[in-house]
Amino acid sequence: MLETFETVARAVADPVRVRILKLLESGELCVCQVTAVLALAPATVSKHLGMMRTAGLLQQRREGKWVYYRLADRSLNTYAPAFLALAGQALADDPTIADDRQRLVRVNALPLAVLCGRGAAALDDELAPGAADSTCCEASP
Amino acid sequence: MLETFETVARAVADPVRVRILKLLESGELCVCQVTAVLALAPATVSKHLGMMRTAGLLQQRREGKWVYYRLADRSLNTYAPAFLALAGQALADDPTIADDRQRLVRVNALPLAVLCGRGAAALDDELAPGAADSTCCEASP
DNA sequence: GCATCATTTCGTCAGATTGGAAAATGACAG
DNA sequence: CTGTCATTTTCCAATCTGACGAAATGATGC
Repeated sequence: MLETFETVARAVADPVRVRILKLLESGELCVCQVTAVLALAPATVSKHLGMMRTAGLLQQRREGKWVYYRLADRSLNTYAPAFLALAGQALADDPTIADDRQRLVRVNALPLAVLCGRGAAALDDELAPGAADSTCCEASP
Repeated sequence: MLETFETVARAVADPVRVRILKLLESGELCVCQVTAVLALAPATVSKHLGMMRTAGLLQQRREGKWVYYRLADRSLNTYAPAFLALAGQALADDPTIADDRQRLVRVNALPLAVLCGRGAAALDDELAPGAADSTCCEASP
């Protein structure tokens, strides 16, 4: 039981993973969307997501190549709901979280295909003047 | 704010520190009592206690040479109360916590002077057959 | 079946964390 | 003021963690 508790406690004891929790409060996200918002390497994001899923904080859904994560609404880890609730009540006014949410709005406006392989760069391109390929868009699945 | 949150989250993301939290649920304890129950080096316990106090989870009171810690009833860290409440609701049936509590009963039966300098050994002596100096006792402050 | 794309896993590096011994510090007794 | 005791701090070694690049894996399209 202590080990189970520690698994979740450790999962929230990192700023990147807490940012991911706060991002997912607005709903399910694709790995590439989380990667774009956080501006980290895909491998790094994937590792964090995996650890949070193992801890019972997240649930995963695969749709073709794309993998989606969302906050767990039921968990094998007894303590996950309590930690999710705590995190849900916290950091409402945090500037980093606010920035992330603004970036998420822009990321959500982009097709996944544009984000993948380019991550944050796609986001930067979207803002850059004269971003020629920003007219290229595909329907989100 | 995120940093403040992380400070507390990290403080509870270690099994030893969670055990300390659960021990202190029954009330204020002296450093040597915590050290005796946990069977760790005084330096180790002191470091954990210090980190938890910095995180806002504990409050400290000095009485002569003896230093007492208890759960914080008010904290400079906004998130400490929520984490304390969560930990308070958790691990009720955990065997490690149950063992700690049993050891605490025996530790509380011993004078502080017997515990200090001997820590867990004093506890072991108290159980050993023919423990000659177990009759030596002083009033707890 | 091959090429491509999205994601995960592995290996590496740098930094952080944990436990403990020893030294330092704070409080008290004489 | 000195010695003793309790606790904290410093230093060290070992382990863990987070970041990333590269390789591997899973899914899809042709």
